[in-house]
Amino acid sequence: MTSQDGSGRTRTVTLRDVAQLAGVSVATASKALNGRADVRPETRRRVEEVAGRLAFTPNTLAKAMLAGQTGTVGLLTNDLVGRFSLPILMGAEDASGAGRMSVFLCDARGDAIRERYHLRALLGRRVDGIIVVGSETDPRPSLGHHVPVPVVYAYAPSDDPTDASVVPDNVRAGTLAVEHLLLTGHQRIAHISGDVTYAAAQDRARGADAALQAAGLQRVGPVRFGSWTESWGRLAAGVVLDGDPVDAILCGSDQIARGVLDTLRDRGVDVPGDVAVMGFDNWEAMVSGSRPSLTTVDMRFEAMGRRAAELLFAAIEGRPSSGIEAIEPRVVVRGSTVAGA
Amino acid sequence: MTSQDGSGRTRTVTLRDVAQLAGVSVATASKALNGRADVRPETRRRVEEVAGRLAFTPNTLAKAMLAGQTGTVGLLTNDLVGRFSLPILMGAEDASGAGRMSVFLCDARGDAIRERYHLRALLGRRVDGIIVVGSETDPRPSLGHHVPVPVVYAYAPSDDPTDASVVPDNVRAGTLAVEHLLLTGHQRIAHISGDVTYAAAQDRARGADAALQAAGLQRVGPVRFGSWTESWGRLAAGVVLDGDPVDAILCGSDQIARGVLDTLRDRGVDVPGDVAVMGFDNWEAMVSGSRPSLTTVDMRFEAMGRRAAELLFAAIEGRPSSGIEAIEPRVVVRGSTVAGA
DNA sequence: CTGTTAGCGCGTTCAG
DNA sequence: CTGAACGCGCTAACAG
Repeated sequence: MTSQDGSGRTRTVTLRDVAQLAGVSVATASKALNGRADVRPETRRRVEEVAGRLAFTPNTLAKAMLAGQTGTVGLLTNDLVGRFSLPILMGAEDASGAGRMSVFLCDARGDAIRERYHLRALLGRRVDGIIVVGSETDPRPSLGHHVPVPVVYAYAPSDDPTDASVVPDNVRAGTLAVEHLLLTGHQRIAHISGDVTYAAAQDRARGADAALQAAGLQRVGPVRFGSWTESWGRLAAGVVLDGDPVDAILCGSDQIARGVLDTLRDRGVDVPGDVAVMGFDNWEAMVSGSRPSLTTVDMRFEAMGRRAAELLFAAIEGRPSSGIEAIEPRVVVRGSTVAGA
Repeated sequence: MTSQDGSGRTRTVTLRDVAQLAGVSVATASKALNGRADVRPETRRRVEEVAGRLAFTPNTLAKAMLAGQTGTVGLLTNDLVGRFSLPILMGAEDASGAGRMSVFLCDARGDAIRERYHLRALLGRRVDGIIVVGSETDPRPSLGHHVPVPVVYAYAPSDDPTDASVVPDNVRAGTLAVEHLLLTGHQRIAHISGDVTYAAAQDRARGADAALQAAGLQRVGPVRFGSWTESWGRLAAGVVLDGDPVDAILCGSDQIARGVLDTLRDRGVDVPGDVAVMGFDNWEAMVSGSRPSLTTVDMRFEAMGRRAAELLFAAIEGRPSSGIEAIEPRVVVRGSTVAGA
């Protein structure tokens, strides 16, 4: 892509260089390389040969200026360190990479100022669209409608219902979890969850209760909110075991479930024989390392990212959407609810 | 950034629009907005006012074409899903965001074809430099020297010593781990590690053995290579306990250490009273959830990413470097080697 | 102080 | 079939 000019400095190869060396005009070279008609086959071959020899790489920026489309999208995340952003990001990158879209990654770290700054940078680079990834499932402020390109919100929905958002369906996840527990013969179900201020915790609990109610049952004890940690799981499990008898414990996250499994093991409670355990998230490192391996609800973050990218591309192509779209979660059955699974 | 033209279509605001509305030429508008001298204060103010009102966002691409620098760097990763890429990516994003660099993210997933494809895309977009993140610490093939922009390799070094690479210092990490164990009064140290084919496993073992030797001691039993999983840790711990007595077990990763802790707990072995345990990686979810919390060696991936970005920026500015630079790891002391810590 | 001119690299008319 | 000319949005150099 570079060559030496007289001064010895390396300069990037341009279409003109190719044309010159092939003995044609830039226009002809352009047509030849873009596979357009109206070029004599032999001419085309010669141009292609020269382009290859010089390692000519067309300047996408120059093309973008003409076309008005840059073939880039911005990914504005607020929680790069978290477990949620990454799969979403992968899904988006995946959906984009399939075509010839490139992804600008920005981490605002939950700071509105930084977010604004990155937004300006993205718009300055004329991205064709933006995906905003939140750090919680609670609604977040919209970027507003004066943003000149389509925006899709993932994980955290926009607080403006006319924006397009893709979110995990935590209510449904709670329902699916309980339905699985019921189906595997458990009726006395306790619920240990995480931080009470998280919409995800509330939604899952609501979905779970709804499923219990539909079966004519009731949760054993209150939903025990605490924190999204193993130690809370260990602690709360003790409290649950000391209360009314249970045959299953639904946990707000895989981490909490790990803690619960620890306490059950310490107390000699057989899992899943005496008590079944379920988590949420399908966090590989957590579910596969536990004893027994952990049944969980996969929120399908990667599918969420892919879907967000799809909606964004559609909007870019003039087919915008609006409203909140929920991704259907999926139960992953392992040994903590079904012996030997 | 957009406005309505006659047809009702929205069009992006250009410098010309601003100039026109402010009643000056584009050149003057440009100078005014870029804070250059030779503009009457009042004129400048008027231009700024108009720019603000139209939400004018300068087209970075157009600037880049003139300047020959795009203010973008490519991040070519091969293991986005892994725990290593992300912190590196964060460090790089961090170091970049400080200035006005934007990051193109590409995931090649260890596929050479995809890597080549993404490389072309990045070069087409005229990135000023590229960071290549490997998925293992084993050397990887160089992109070669015909790439027209600086390249820095992170995590996995390039196999070409004239390239610039930043890697974790696994040998040193092994040494630091053993030194910590010795310092806390342990002398009979066994070593359980991960996949024998990983350079990281070999390097850590070598560093550990060197430290033992320096203290006139010897490892208890062979290095027990297996896999980077909790279940291997549980299994191997049993084997170790059934062999010669030990007062410390060094584990090749935090995950393995978690498994080891499980077995010790099952067997009623007190940690760290009877046997101390150490891991590598400082993986938050692993170390904080364990009982007791896990002493570990932090490889400082984020610092690695930051350093890689620094080297890249230096190279972009004409101060290239070459060779492999190792990041000094850091022991993080917790309860599994020092009671109550 | 301000406006005019000349490109940056490319694709796209439209004459030859 | 081929090539000259124009423009995308902006800045640097000069002319007024």
